Amino acid sequence: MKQDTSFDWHEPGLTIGQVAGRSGVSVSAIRFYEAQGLISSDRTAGNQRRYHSDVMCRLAMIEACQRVGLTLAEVGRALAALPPGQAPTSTDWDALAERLRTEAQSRIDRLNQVLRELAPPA
Amino acid sequence: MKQDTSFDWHEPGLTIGQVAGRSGVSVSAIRFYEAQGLISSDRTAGNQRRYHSDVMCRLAMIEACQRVGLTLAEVGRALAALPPGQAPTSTDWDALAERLRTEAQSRIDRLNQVLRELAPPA
DNA sequence: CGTTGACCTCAACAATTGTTGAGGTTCTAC
DNA sequence: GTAGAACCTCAACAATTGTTGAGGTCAACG
Repeated sequence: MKQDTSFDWHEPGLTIGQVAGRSGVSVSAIRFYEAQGLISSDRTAGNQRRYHSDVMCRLAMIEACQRVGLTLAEVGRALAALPPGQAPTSTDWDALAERLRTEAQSRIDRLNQVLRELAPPA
Repeated sequence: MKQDTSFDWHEPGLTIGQVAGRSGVSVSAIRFYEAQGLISSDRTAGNQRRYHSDVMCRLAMIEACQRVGLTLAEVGRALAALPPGQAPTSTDWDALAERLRTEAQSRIDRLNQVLRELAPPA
């Protein structure tokens, strides 16, 4: 029987409040991101969310991406490249990071180009 | 549909439609930016807007800044450093460009830092 | 002049990115 | 076994960044 690489039943998972406390992202924003499909959670028997620790990476990335002008929809499309439901591997993260770095750099390059072309009228 | 490039730079005055056509920014967006104080115009006796050519630089900058995550309010504060009502000098533009470059770069640095710290959940 | 397209103002709507509150449930600690 | 904190859903509101439309004006060509 192949040992599937997921899920430790001994690990209770982080509550939404714990995630908010650790990440600095508000509870309402976390729920919103989840509704938009940027992050996901398991539910307890009582319907409460329980997060795995990769959510912390995702939240940090979401914030940083927003700061460089990506919309949540764009971040969502990028994150969709990550394997759903499973803990992303180092390789997964690296590929994603590379894409985001490239996108952000192209935006700043464009800004620099515009600023270089700036000249007083006449 | 009249005056092509008339020689008269004594009363320059681009119409809002001409500015939109040349810049690719919509008429409604131009009016909106003006209402927010990012750009300004003279008015004809009949209350129509007439723009000086520095508006083209401002519009290009606004778009590029937005792409790297600055809000209109932030762009507006930056532009406020430019002399109001007068054609900005080369020095004015340079100082502004430097500030915006610095801000944008700090954002991309932050993103890169986050991406570097990204790791699969242990 | 008169027509016509570009312009004006103002208000309503819309997408994005959340926050706040009401009303109800779950979890934990005593 | 119960009090209270933390959680749940859903809806309403809010700021930002515009677009669209109604109703009216301006200007240039013929």
